[in-house]
Amino acid sequence: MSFTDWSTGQNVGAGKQSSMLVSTSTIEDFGHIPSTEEQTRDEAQKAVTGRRSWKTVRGGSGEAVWSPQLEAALIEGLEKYQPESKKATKSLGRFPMRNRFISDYVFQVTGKRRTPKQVGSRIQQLRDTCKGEHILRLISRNSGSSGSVTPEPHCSPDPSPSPTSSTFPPEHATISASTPTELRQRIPIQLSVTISTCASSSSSRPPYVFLDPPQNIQGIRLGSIPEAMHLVDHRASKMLASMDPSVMIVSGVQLWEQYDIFLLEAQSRALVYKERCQLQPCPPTQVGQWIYRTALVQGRWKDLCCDQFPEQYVIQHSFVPLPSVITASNKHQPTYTGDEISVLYFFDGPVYTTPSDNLYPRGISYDQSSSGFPSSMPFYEMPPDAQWPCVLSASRSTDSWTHGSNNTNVGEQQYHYPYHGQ
DNA sequence: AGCCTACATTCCAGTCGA
DNA sequence: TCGACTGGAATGTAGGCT
Repeated sequence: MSFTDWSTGQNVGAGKQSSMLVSTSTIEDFGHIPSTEEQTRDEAQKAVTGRRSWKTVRGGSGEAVWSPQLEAALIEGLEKYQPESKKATKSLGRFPMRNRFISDYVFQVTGKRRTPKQVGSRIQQLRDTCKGEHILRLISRNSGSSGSVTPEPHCSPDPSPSPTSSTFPPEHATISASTPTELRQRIPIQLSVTISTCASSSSSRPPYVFLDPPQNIQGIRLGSIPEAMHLVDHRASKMLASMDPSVMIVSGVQLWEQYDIFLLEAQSRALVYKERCQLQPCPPTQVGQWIYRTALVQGRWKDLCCDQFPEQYVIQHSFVPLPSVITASNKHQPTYTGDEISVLYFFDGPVYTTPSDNLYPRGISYDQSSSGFPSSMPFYEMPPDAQWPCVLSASRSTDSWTHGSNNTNVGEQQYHYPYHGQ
């Protein structure tokens, strides 16, 4: 819902401000035992907002005034808010009807009413305490200067990116994760991946992208590609149409499960499309490793498949590492200190291949017979090390990881990605 | 006890429409 | 011109923490 949609809609009345007595609770007090996923989300939220505890609405419910869900809705509302008139925003530095818009947005999304005054109060608090640059930018942005393309979560596309956002690099959601031992760094790691159209593979696995700590730079590599791509006389898009457009991300640090996907013009790097997706966690094969499945670009994959020249586009994934908690068992492990990790997927020129649709299964269907995973969870075998790395270059030291007291810098790395079979 | 934190409340300056 | 309405800064409040 855009601000315009909302502002022209019916009855948005916030009503009288409710008086609300509060008490302070930690997240554990909310009346249920949070799942691992919820704990992860809460940790991420704490890292972003600086919040250490929640106040709860008094009256028996034990409900947090600004629970993670409500706060997520608030931030979404902030992202979606577009001032109708830029005059007030520019001259006053104010955002007309923003709090009310967010109030209604929160109500729409969560079913729970938070008054505009409460929204304003929370925004004020975020401004004071929040460490996340993305949120600070949303709070303090100039009208139309940023954030306008951020869509709904769960892979909801924004079909009309604003012209102001059509620059490269696009505005990333950044979280400043801080632990006592972390250094704050602002420049993201960037991996460049070429979706090679001339390599071959006989594997049936989805490709893997390794986000190993940069001191282990040689370990960053891409896996093989689904099999059954048949070399015939067609364009790349035909080949794309047969692929399961998913990638396995293997990371040495836990990632925030929300991540952004950008579709950019290869030459101008203008933003064509953006969506926010959820990483799908998969069982790791070793301690200290996180494996996720991602979509290459969900909302525009069909368009890419229909496009005669997919190589004119670049896909960018922006992952945000979670702040690592230093424990006795992991204190010697590397700790990511930057804001985000971006992976760029390039299509490597025109392709003249097409698959046989019935040779490559759509979606993921792998051998689960030898795994102990639940039946709903596909089995992902780790790829053999040998054939993968096709490192083209590694340059531009910009970011750092900490390993004890040692920092190792790393910059942009490029890899070839053999993206289809024979 | 004093400080910290998360939120509510109050106050003020600005816009807008009657 | 004036009152309704708004966002934002300042201030108040209550519970937790040290």
